[in-house]
Amino acid sequence: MQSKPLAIYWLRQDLRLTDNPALHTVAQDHQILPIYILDYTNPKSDQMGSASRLWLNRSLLDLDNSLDGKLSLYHGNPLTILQEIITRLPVKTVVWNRCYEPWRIARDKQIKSTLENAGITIKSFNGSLLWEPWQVNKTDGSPYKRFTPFYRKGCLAADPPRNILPAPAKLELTGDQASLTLSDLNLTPKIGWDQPVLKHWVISEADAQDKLSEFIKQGLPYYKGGRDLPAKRYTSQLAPYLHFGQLSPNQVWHIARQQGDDRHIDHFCSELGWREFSYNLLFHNPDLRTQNLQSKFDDFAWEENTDHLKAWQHGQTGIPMVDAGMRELWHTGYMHNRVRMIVGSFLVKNLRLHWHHGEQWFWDTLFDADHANNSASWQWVAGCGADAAPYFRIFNPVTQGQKFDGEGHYVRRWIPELAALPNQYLFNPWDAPADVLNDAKVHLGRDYPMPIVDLKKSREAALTAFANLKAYS
DNA sequence: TGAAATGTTGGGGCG
DNA sequence: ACGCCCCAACATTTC
Repeated sequence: MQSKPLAIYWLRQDLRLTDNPALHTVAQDHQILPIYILDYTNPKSDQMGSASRLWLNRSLLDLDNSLDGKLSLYHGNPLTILQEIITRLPVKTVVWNRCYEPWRIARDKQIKSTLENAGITIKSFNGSLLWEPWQVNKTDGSPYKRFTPFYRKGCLAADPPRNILPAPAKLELTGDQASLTLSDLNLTPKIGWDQPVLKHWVISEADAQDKLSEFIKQGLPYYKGGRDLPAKRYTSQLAPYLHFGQLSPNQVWHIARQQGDDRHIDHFCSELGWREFSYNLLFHNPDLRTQNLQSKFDDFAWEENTDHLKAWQHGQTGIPMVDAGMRELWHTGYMHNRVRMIVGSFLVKNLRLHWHHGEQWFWDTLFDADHANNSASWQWVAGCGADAAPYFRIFNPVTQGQKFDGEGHYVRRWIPELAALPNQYLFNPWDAPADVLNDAKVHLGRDYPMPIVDLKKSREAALTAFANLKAYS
């Protein structure tokens, strides 16, 4: 029997078998060597954070199971590694699903041309975006700068997203003796943070599917209003799976659309649209992570205050809603979306610390840390993005708590030391009369910090500071 | 995908 | 019956 030609399937951020265009293409008539390369050629600033490495570790474990233990692992420069494999094995074809970080686009381009010159066939596919970032443009060819027209005129009016592909019925897989072991990749942290945080997640392609089904049933029908309630589970929590590709956005989009046509479904789909918008911004602004989209922010006098930054990172600001969010992040690798806006606004506006600090902390601690989404969202919060929150939009963490966590379940879950306070003072314990604090066994400054800034004063100071930017625009 | 200040309206108590 | 005040509820404006 004639054996099939050998193809390398290079896995990157598409760690799944279902709806996988690259895999689907070679599955039929190739023998496949599935490989993952931990790339250290990427810029220092874009190296994976601790949470991402942890997620990747689990993902590769799961994937190797799905691939009958045939996933081969490497560590180093992808071009060198691919070239080395090709000298040893009769590889004719290399396939992958595209990544969209600027440095990856440049890297892959170079790999493609180098290997093609060596007589290898290279095929790349879109496995992680609903629309290619270079295809969604205004009629004059320039990129959109605002989300709403981007989504309505750019995305919804374009061809609908590709339909999903089934997992290959049968794969002819092969391994590589030179493969490293998973522990060689050294992806788990030295500190003991990983075990507790992992208890909140099952990390596999199958679990991504379960999460999706659960959300479609339990969350989607209530999404529009429910998504604002951090104590409840009406958000999808799919972001980390989407980042690593245990799910494709196409799978999510189509199943949501199949549920019918109402404001909840539309709203959820538009959130996938925000993801597309972030990737579009990154594609057209490769320095999104470091450069303010609005350059008038370049000279802004950010505060420098290590104590404040540490208090924010560790959930010790004395503002319950902020601290609850930051503790949720530390303990679960996740933070509810509404609370992300609250803690972001607090860091950038009330503490007036540079948004880079927030971007970096989220990058290190969020399981869904994603170059495009993280950068675009922090620029949004800081007000320096293309379609950003206006400078005067400053969240009041007390009002936000009362509005969206009225029962106080979320704050009590993450700040048990305040649990006995009545709802009336749960979000602003510094306003509570002495006897109320006594009854709740709360001694501010001992059991829970006094606020590190005065919300009213810091808000006014921020308004003044940010309003001054206008003069230079 | 704000918040706070300011403005407007309308109902009810009361002289 | 009427005007006046108070105030809550809602709307508008401003940062």
